[in-house]
Amino acid sequence: MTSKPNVRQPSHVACRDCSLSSLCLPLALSIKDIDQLDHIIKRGRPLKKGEHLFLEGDPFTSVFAVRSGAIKTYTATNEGEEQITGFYLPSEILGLSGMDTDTYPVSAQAMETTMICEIPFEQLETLSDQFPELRRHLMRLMSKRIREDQQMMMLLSKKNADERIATFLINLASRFRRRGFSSQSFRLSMSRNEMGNYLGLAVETVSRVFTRFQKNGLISAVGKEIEIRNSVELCALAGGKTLEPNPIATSA
Amino acid sequence: MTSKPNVRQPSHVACRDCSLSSLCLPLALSIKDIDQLDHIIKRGRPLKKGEHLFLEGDPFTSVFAVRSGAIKTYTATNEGEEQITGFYLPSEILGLSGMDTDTYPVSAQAMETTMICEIPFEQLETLSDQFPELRRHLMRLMSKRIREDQQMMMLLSKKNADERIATFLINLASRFRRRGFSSQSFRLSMSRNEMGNYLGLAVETVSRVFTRFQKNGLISAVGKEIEIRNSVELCALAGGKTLEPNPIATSA
DNA sequence: CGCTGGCTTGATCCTTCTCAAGGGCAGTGG
DNA sequence: CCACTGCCCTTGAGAAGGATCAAGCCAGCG
Repeated sequence: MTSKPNVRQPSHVACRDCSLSSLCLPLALSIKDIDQLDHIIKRGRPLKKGEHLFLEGDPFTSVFAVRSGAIKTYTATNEGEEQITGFYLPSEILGLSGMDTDTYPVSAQAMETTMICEIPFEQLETLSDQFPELRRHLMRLMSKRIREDQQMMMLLSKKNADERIATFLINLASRFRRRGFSSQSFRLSMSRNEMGNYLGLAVETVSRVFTRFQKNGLISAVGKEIEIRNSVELCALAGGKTLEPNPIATSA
Repeated sequence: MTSKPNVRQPSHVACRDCSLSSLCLPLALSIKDIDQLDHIIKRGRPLKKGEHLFLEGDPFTSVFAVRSGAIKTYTATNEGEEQITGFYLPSEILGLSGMDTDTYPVSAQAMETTMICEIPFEQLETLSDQFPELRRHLMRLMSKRIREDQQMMMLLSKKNADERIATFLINLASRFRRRGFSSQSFRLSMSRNEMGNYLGLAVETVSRVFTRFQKNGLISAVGKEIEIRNSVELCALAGGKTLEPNPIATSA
C-alpha cells in the first residue's frame, strides 16, 4: 500500500516508485513489466500555466499521464471559439483520441503548473504487443472514456444548469477522492468561464447557480475553493448515484 | 473492388464474400486472417423492428456489426426516460463501450428488420493477440468513436436546433454515401421523436426545423424520405466541412 | 495606485420547451 | 371495403430557462 499521493513530486521518480502508479497506466502490469514501461516514459517538462502540451493538428506521437497539476483539452468551434473537451487531473491519461489519426484532434494546455509523463505511442504499441495485460488495460481506458463521454452527452442534452453543475462538482469530488484527497473540499483548477464552456453554459449562469447553491447550503465557494456541505442533496441533483457519476474519472 | 453493398444479404455470406467487408471489422486483416475471423462470427438472428439485440445490464459477451437494417442504442435517464446514444447503420460496429465492464451500459434495439453479425469478444481478444493489425484496428475504432463523441458534445453544447439537425442530416448522408448509397436522398430509419431525443431537442422543434428547411429549399422531406436539395447551404449550417462532420460515421 | 481579469448581479431578450389540438397514415377488425 | 384506433407528425400559443447585454466589484499585480 503506497501512501497518499502528493501534489508535487520529485521530477524523476520511476513508475514503480510513483505514488500514482496504482491509478495510472501500469495498473495491470507486473513489477517487471512496469520497469519496461518505465524505460520508455519521458519525464520532466514541467509546464507553466498556459503552456501547451500539444496543439490541435500536431503530429500524434505520445499519450500523456498527468503527474501533478491540471490540463484542459479543447478544440476550436467553427466560429473560432474555444470548446473545452475535458479536464485532466493527476493520474489521468490524455491523448488517446489521437490514436487513429496522425494528428491530435484537440489542443492540451496546462491550467496551472503541471508535471507530465510522456509515453511515446510507438513504443507503447510495441510493448503492448508483448504484454496482453497492458493492451487490455489500454482498451479498457478507451472504453471507459466512451462511456464517460456518453454520460456527458446525456448531461448536455437532458440536464438543466443546476443539474449540470451538481454533476460536475460531484464528479470532481469523486476524482479527488480516488486520488486520496478530500472529496469534501477542494480547489477548482478551472475558472468559471472554463467550467461554463465545458458544461455548455454561460459564465453568468455558472455564477448564479453557485450563488444559489450557497444560499441553499449545498456548497460553500470562496473563489476557486469549494466545500461540499450537503453531498446527499448535491448527488440527488446530479442524478442518483451516491457519488461519482460523470466523465473522465474514477469508477472501480 | 467489390460491388456496391446491398441492403439485403443472404444470411450466411462469409466475411470474405461480404460486400461490407471493406467497411467492417476486417479492414486491416489479410485474406487468411479474415477466414479466421470468419469462424468466430455468429450470423443469422434477423431482428424484427423493436426487438432487442441486448439490454442495458446484460452480461457483455460480444460486439456486433450491423449487416443490414438499423440499430439504436439507448440508456435510461434518472427520470426513467429513454436517452438515445447512437444510431448504427450497416457496416458499423456496436457494443464496444461495454468492453471494460462486464455488462452492456446501453440497450440496443432494432429500428427496422435488421441483420447482425455477432463477434464473441473473448475470441476476438484471442484473435487480436495473434494479429497486431486487428488489434490496432480495434483501437482505431474506439479512438474514432471518442472523437466522434466529442463532436457530438460540441453539437450539444454549442449548436442551435437548425445547426444540430443540419449536422445530423449531413452526417447521415456521408454515412450512406460511404456505404455506396446516394447521399442526396435516403430514408431515415428513426422517427422525429428519436431524432429529437438523440439531438437534445423536442419533437416539435425537429418538426419545425424540417418545415423551415423545406421552405428555404434546403431539403425536401416526405415522411421519412429525405432529399438534400442544397447541400452547400446545409453543410454551412452544419458548420464547415464540405461533407461528413459528425458521430459514428465515416472519415478517411 | 491604478489596471486587468475574473466573478457577481441585474434587466431584458430569445430560443426552445411545454401544452394543446388537429391531421394523416397504417394496421386491425368488423 | 370501411370504420376504428393508435401513432406520428405538424402547427399554434404561451411559458421558461438561459443567453446576452451592461455594470459594478474584488483581488492580485505591475
